[in-house]
Amino acid sequence: MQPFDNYAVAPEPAGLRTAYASSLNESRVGEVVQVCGWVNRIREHGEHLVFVDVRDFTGVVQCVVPRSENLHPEWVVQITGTVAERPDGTDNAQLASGRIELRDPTVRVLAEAEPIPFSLDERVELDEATRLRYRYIDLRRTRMQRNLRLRSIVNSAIRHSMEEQGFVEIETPLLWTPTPEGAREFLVPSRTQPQNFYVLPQSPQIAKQLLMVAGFDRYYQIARCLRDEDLRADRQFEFTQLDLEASFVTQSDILNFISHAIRAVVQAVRPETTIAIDTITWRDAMNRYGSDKPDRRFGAQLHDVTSIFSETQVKALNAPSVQAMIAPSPLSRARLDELVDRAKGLGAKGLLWLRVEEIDGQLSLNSPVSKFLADREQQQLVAALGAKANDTILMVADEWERAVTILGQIRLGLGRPLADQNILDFFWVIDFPLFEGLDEFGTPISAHHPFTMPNEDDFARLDTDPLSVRSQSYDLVLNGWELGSGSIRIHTSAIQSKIFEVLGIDEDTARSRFGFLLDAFKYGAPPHGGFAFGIDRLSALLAGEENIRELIAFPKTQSGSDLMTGAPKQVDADILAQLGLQPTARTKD
RNA sequence: GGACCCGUGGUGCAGCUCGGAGUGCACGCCGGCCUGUCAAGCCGGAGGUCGCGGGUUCAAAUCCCGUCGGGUCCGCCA
Repeated sequence: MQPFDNYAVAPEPAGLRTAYASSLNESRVGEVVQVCGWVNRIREHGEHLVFVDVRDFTGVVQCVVPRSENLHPEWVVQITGTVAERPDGTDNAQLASGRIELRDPTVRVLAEAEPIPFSLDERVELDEATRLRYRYIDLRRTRMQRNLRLRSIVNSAIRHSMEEQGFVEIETPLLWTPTPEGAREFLVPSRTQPQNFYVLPQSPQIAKQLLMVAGFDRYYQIARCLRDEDLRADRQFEFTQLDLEASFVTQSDILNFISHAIRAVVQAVRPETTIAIDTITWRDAMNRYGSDKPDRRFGAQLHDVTSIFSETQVKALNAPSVQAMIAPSPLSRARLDELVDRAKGLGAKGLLWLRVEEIDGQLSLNSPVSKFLADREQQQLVAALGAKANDTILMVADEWERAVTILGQIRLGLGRPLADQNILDFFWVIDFPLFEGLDEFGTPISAHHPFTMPNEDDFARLDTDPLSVRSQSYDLVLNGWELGSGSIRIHTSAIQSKIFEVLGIDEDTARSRFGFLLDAFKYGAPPHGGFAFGIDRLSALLAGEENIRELIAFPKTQSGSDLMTGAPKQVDADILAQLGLQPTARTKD
């Protein structure tokens, strides 16, 4: 096995070839070799000198062929030729095979090809719709070859790490039972039991907990998950997770398992990089960055300045919470107006901006509201933020979570373009709230899922102050993307019943939704917990891509279409009839 | 459900603000020339429903309305 650039690893040549393009170099001069691949480029210099570059997944090799050969780009060929050193001064340092070429070749055309619909040249930025329509051609490009091979190495490193740590790989069903909590599920009609449905699992969550009850102790799976929710740059209908669960462990053990796997992955694809995986609390993340998955590669942290404005004359600052930050880059007046609109679009009442100016050695604030700001407020604000001349201060006033979240979004929009692409900033976010808020009836809503174990120190507040209860759950974040999350699970029926009660899920409902899980827990459930992280996202960030579609061979568009196959498509009425289904007008939600 | 951006020969763009003949650039394709190129070079040629529909106008790629497709984001994603 020979490794090349772009994460390609060539096996021993076999079949129609005796060598790969990039494995040919001056050490093999004189050998007669057979290479196979696609005609990458043809350079004709007249009757006696024609260069043909043959491409395989390792790279290209130059062949000097007689002009009589009728060849075109992307034809599939087998070339038998003698490895020869190039004449002095004609080496190509950009190619692994750039010091040699194949001479006196025999060319066998294995398949002709029509002109391809777009260039494979890396420098041409293509419309994504065109790429997706001809994905099999797009995948020939170096970028996609590299990305998918990187992903393969990521998978491999994860498997090695899991096996090293004693995890057993077990597959769980793709045809599962509906679980009304959480993401919208894809339905699969049953033919043998008309009017009944399976669902495609949004994750193997419950299955893996049952494997703990079964005593497998440490389970993992590189699992496909399916969620019928709107797509984004970092979200497809189907995505792949490293899913794991372990018994008789605590939160810190789970974090160690995952950290081990993450380190193995980084070691495999970026051996020159060492990473630290530190930990911050959810509240800290929210206070400092206004996000539970902050991008910490740039500063511009948030500051709570509520107390400075407790007696302010500025009505806009009369709110439970006032948050401020220094913009990470200078902002024009037009840009500030845009930001105000954006903040309003995010639900803010407004966005206050103040420019720090230096007049006669004194810092003062220039802003639409400066004349309403007391000198004391101005001085304290400048001091609290450590503001300097020419800084722009941005402020949002509202209820705490809304204020930090909106300012956090503004921060991200301003700072992300400045972030260093080479940094890998992994960290854990811990101590999430168990509930993320109250529904319209005042009932708490699960932040993670209803099997998440509360923090034992907060148990007493489940009834009195449920929103303050922390959970034993944790997220892994990389460069501002949520890679994954996990938790310690509830394994006793007493606690589970208590949580269902707080969530307003009565016993009948619980039984109908999760009866099989609750039954299983009666027969001896070990304490257990687990985690899952998205391999599409991890691979994308390691590949320097901003979109997981670049790490997926055949992705869907934002509207859920496959532009190559045309899916989703209508099916014949008799197929629907077999399933006991009939078309009807869609009800809008 | 909502906001914004994009759609012009096979590909990538410009043209649109301020309406005047499908105008231009680069790549690719076809033909010719060319003995050391590697994004080869030079000469010539073919190739268009300006996404689609409607409107305004003497006249629409250009202005207006609608619609379809692609993208980014909000909602949504336990």
